[in-house]
Amino acid sequence: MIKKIPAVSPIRRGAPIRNGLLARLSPDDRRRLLGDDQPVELAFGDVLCEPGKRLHHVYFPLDSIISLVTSIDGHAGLEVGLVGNEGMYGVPLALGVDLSPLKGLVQGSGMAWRVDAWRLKRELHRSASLRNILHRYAEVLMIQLSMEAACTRFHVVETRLARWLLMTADRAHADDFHITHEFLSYMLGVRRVGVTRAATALRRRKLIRYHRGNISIIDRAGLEAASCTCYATAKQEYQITMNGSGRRNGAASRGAVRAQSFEKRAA
Amino acid sequence: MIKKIPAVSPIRRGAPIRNGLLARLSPDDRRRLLGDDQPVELAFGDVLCEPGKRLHHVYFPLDSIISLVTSIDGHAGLEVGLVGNEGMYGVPLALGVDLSPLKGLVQGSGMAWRVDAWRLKRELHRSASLRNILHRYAEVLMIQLSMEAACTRFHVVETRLARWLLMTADRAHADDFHITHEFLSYMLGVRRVGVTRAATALRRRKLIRYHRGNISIIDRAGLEAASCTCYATAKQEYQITMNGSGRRNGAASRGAVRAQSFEKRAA
DNA sequence: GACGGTGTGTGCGGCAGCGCACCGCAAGAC
DNA sequence: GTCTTGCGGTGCGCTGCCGCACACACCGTC
Repeated sequence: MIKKIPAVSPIRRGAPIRNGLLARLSPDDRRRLLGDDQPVELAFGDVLCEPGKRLHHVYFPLDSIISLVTSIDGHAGLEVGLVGNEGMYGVPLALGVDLSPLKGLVQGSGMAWRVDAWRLKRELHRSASLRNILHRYAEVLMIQLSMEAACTRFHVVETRLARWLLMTADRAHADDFHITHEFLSYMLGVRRVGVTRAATALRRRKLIRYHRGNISIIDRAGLEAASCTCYATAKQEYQITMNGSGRRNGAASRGAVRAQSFEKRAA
Repeated sequence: MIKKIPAVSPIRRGAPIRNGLLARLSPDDRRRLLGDDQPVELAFGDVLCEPGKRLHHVYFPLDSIISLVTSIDGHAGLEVGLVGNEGMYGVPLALGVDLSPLKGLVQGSGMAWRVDAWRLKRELHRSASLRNILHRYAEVLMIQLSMEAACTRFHVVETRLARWLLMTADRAHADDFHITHEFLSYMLGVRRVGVTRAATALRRRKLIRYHRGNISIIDRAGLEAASCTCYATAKQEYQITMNGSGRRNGAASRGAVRAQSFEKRAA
C-alpha cells in the first residue's frame, strides 16, 4: 500500500549516505550553508541540547540518529521524535527560536553535518528556497509529534516497539544495531520489564533476535505487519509533506523532482 | 511561580478581545494581512478542515476556540492542540504546506479573523517580521504537541480533565461554558464513563459544578492545584517562546514590548 | 577461574482505564 | 400530559501496565 522510500531503506552498503534535506537544496544554498565544514562525529549518549537550553547548532544526520526526548515531572523521559538522514535536529532555530524545548539525545553513533546558528539564520534570511525546505520539515516533525501522542495513548507496547525498531533500522541503514531493553524503556516511556515482555513476544514470533543489546531484525515484512500503522503513516506523511501536493506551487514541484533524484542516487 | 498571562485570563467582560498574534504584528503587516475583511463567526461543531485536506484559510480566533484533533486507526480522536485568541489555526500554511494533517474542530463558538491562503503566502514572502511571529507560534504549537504526548501518557484522567477545563476557560474568557462529557471523552481520548468519574471527583472536591453540559469553575485556584503541571508549563512556554530569550535578537525584544502592550490593553 | 557488573527473564499484587450494560432524570417536542 | 432524546451515574469483569523483588546468564577483568 505504501511505496517504499529508498532513501531510508535498510542496509545499502557501499552507497554514499546523504542527508535528505541537504539533497533537496540547490547547490548554491547548500554550499553557502555548509561552507568548508566537514561532517562531525556524534557518539551514542551525546546530548546535543538539554531542554530549555540554547541551541548553538543544527545537525543534518548522515548515518547518525538523534532522539527528541521530552521529560515531565519526575517521570522518566519519552521519545517524541526520531531524526535520521531524512531530517534535521534543531528545528526551533529554523523557526527563529533559539531555545530547545526537547532534549536532543544521540541514539545511534555516526556522522552529521553541523551548521552554526548564526550561519543558518543568515542563510534563512537570504534564501526563500532554503526556508521552504526547512519549514516543510518542521511541518513533518509536527505531524510526527501529533502521531506520537495518539500512538502512545492507544497502541500497546509490543506494536510500538516493532515500529520503533523499524524506524531505527531505517535510519541506521542496517537491520542490526545495539540497544538495550533499559534504553528502549526510556524511549517508549514504559518499564524495562515491559520492553522485555514485548521483545520476548516478537522474538517468539521469529521477527527479531537479540542478545545482550544486539538486536537484529530477521523478518522485516513480519515486523512491519506486527507494528502499528503509524510506521507506514509516518513514511507516507513525510513524502506528501516534503514533496508538496504537486499543484499550485512551482517550488514544491521542483522540490519533488530533486527529491526523486536524491532517492535514486541513494539507492 | 508562573506569572499570570492577562491575555488569556478568565472573564474580562467589556474589554475588547484581541488576537495575541495579530496584536504582535506591525500595523502595516496587520493591515496588509487582514485587508478590509471583518471577523467571521465560527459555530460549535464546525470543521475547518478534515485531516489530509487542503487548507484554504488560516484563522485567528478572538473568542472562538479551535481544537486540533488527530485520529488513528478505528480509534476515536484525541485532541493534541487547543487554539484560542493566543494563537492561530492553520500553522501548516505558515510553513508552506497546504495540507492539514489534523482535524480543525470548532469547540467554542465565537469570532475569528480569517485570511485567505494566497494572501497569507504573499505577505509571508514579503514580511520577515510576519514570518518571525507566525513561525514562533509554530514552535509554540510543537511544544504543545510534545507536552501533550507526555501528558497523555503519564497523567491520569482527573488531572488532565482539570487542565483541559482551565485551558478552555482561559480561551473562552469565561469560567462557565457548555461542554458534555461525551465531547470531553472525545477530546481526552477516554471513555465517556471515564470523564464522568473524573468530573464527579472534581465536583465532590467543590472545584467545579455542572449540569447537563453546563460546566462552571467555582474554585479556580483549587482546580489549578488539581491539574497537572502541564497547565502552568504550557503558559510559561508560550511566554518564553513568543517573547524570545530577550538577548541577541532585536526583533524578538521588540516583539516582547509589543506583546506587553497588547496584554495591558486586553486587561 | 572466581568475580562483579550488565543485560535479561519471571512472579506477584495492585490499579487505571476498557467494554458492556443498565438505570434515572431532565428538557424539549408534539 | 406523554414521548423521545440526550445527558449523566453505577456496576462488573477484564486487560495492560505498574512497582517491587528476585533469579539467572553472559562477559570482561584481574
